[in-house]
Amino acid sequence: MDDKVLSIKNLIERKGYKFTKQKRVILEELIKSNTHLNSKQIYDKVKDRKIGLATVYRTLSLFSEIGIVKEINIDGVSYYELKMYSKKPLHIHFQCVKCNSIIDIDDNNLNLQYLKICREIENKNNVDIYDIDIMLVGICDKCKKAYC
Amino acid sequence: MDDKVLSIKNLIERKGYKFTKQKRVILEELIKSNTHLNSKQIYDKVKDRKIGLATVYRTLSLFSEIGIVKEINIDGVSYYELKMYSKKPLHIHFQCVKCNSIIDIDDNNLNLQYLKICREIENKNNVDIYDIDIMLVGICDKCKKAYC
DNA sequence: CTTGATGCAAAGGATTTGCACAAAT
DNA sequence: ATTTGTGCAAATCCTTTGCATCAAG
Repeated sequence: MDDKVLSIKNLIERKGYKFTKQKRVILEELIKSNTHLNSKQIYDKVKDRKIGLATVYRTLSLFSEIGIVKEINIDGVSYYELKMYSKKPLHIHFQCVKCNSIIDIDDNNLNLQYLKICREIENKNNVDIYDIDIMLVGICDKCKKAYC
Repeated sequence: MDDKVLSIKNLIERKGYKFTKQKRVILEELIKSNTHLNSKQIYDKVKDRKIGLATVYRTLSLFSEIGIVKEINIDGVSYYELKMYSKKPLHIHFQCVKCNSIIDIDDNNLNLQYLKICREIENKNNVDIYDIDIMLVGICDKCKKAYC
């Protein structure tokens, strides 16, 4: 079994849940695709393997709870992305208003700047920050070019 | 009529829509409450004045479209807050995982820092950023104290 | 009058839940 | 055997829509 799958299997079992065939199939799809997928999209990929929609929902919310995936909500729909192996508490997404595509913004320097600002917020407001979601909305590179 | 209401009335009419009693009532509730309200909460405040739920939804999406309110989505539900008179493209919200309350974080210095980072992202990725939503998740002041 | 806005109820889409059955320990 | 997970269908929640009616210009 793949290293990633194995270590996540261990995590799931350590938390007291069974690592079933369904969880494995869904996990493998998440690893394979490495973008944000919603429950319906994942269901479409796995339904031929006799996995029900409810199981997809239940599995994703379990994965989310124990920190295997990160959930982001776009226009009322939950999307999930693998969190392990990039376990920063920071997620910057860019959504294009023209083509609706969602781009990940990832840059070490930016991440550092954001984390610094967060520490400032923690101190000023006496809160603990566990997780940071940043959603930027605008026009993407492609659409900018297409509208010249 | 209140200054705020009047200038928003003008905006609505300039866009070619009628400033009806329903729109006024909903607008006044938004001005009064100055927090994030979802459609249901607004409906509860105005239903006694014979305003239907569909009208609340239609009004809020119109308001959102012409930039009177800003929509933020929390756990699959849309919340709205007045955007006028604070027309920064930046919104920092903090959600507490214990009590689920949502706090606005507003600080000029922070805002400047964020806007600077955004300019960096725009340059590096060749995108235009219109709007920035930042959602911080963690433990709030009150809940920190309550769990000592 | 004519057009756009509203209220209601019905429809829609995403997600959750109840329950009987299957799988695992 | 006992517990946990699954599949299906029904239920639920939020939101949108169709349509007859109302209101404003």
